[in-house]
Amino acid sequence: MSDPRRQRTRQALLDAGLALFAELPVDAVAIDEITAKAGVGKGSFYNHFESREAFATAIVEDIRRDIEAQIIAANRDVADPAMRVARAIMLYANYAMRMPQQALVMGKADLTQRFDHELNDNMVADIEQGMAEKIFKVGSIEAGKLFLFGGVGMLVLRLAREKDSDLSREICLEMCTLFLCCLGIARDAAIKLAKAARKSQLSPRKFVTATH
Amino acid sequence: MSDPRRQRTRQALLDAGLALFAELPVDAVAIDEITAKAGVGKGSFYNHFESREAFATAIVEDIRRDIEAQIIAANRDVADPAMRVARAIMLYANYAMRMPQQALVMGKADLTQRFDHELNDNMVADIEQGMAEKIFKVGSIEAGKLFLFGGVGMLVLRLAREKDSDLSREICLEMCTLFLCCLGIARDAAIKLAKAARKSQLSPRKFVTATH
DNA sequence: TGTACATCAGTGAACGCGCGTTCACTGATGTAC
DNA sequence: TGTACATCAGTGAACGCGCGTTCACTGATGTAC
Repeated sequence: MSDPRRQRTRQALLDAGLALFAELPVDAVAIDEITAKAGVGKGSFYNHFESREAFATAIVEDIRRDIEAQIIAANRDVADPAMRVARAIMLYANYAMRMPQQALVMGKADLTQRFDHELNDNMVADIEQGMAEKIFKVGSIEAGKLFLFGGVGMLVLRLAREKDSDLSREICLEMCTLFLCCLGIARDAAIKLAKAARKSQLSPRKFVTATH
Repeated sequence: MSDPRRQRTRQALLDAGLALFAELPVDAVAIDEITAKAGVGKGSFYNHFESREAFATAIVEDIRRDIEAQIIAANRDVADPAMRVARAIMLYANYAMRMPQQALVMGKADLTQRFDHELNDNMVADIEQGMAEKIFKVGSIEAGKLFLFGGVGMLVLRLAREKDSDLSREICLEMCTLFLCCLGIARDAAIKLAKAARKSQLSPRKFVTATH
C-alpha cells in the first residue's frame, strides 16, 4: 500500500517534468524525454498520470498551491489592504528568485487561465477592500487586474532568467511600488510599503512548504 | 511572373492561419487544417512557406508591422512623451477591439520575445524621454516595461474576447490612466491625457494599412 | 490576333518519422500465517 | 522469525495514429513570334 517506490517514481517524474517544462515549450516535451530524465521506464508514466495534460496540470497546480499557501500564511495577521498587496507581490517575486524553474513554468502557463485562480481571487479581494476603505483610488478593478496579472507574469519570467540578484531585488521593489502607485498610493508611501513588505520576506520563514 | 493565383493562394493561407491561430494553441494547428480552411491543396502550403514555423512567424510579423506603422503614424506630430505613450496604448487597444483575431495572435505570441520588438523600442524611448524631461517619475525603466508589456498583453487578450464595446472602451481608458499613474503622472492629469488620446483615435484615420 | 511553348503554381497521394499509449511480463514489496 | 503468496509498480517492445514534408504530375498563366 505504502510502496516507497511509488512515491520515488512519481517525484522523479514531477522533477523531470518541471525541469523540462521550464526549459522548453510545454508541447515540445515528449514523454520519452520525461521518463528518460526521470530515469524510469516509459510505461511507468502511465502508472502515475492519466495523460500528458494531466501531468502538466499536476505540476502547475502543485506550484500554484505552494505559492498560494505561502501568501496566505504571510498575510495571516495583516489587515491593511495595501500592505497585503505589497507582501503578496514581494512574496511571489521572492519565490520566483529562489525557484526559477517553478517561476518559468508559472510564467508560461496558459494566460487565459490567469483569471480563474483562487490566488488571484485573494488579491482581487484585497484590492476591493482597499477601494472600499478609500485607500486605493481607481476607476474600476478590471484594469488593475490586467496590470497586476500581466505585470507580475512578466516579472516572474524576468526574475527567473536574471542572474544579478541585486538587480532582481531592485526590479521587485520598483514593480511593487509602481503597482501601488497605480492604485493611487503616493509614490513616497508606496516605496515605504514596498520596502516594509520586502523586509518581512527576509525574516525567518515560519512555514516551509514541502515539495514532496 | 505576376500570377494572380499566387497572391490569392498565399492570402487564403494567411487568412486561414490567422483564424486558426486565434482560436487554438499554435502547436495545435495542423497544416491539413490550414490548407483545408484556405481551400487549397496541402502541397500548396510549401510553395509559399518554408515551414510551419516560418508561416506562424510571417503572420505575427505582418500584424506587428501593421500596428507599429499605425502607432508611428499616429505619433508623427506628437512631442509630449506622456501623450505619445497614451496614444500608443489607446491605438493598440483600439486595434485589438477592431481586430480580435489579430489581437489574440499577438497576445499569445511568445512572451519571451516581447522585449525584442522595435514596437517596444519606440515606447521605451518615449518613456526614457519622459524620464529625462522629468515628466515621468520612476526609479528605473525596467519595472515600467514589465508592467507595460505584461499589462497591455493581457489587455489585448481581454479586449479580443469582450463583446460589450462600452465596457471595452472603459477598460482601455482605465488601463491607459493607470499606466500613466505608474509613471508618476497625477491621476487627474492622467485621465485627461487618456481621454485626449482616445479622442484622437476617433478622428478619421489618415493611414489605412493594407492587410494584403 | 492567334498559336505554340515555357514556366511555375496547384494537387493530393505516398512516405516516414515521432510520439502517445498499450500491454504482457518481471520482479520488488507487503502481508498472512 | 520464516516462508509462501498476493499485489502492484516497473519495464520496454510494439502498435498505430497523426502529421510534416516530398514529389511526380496536371493544368493555368504568361510570353514569344
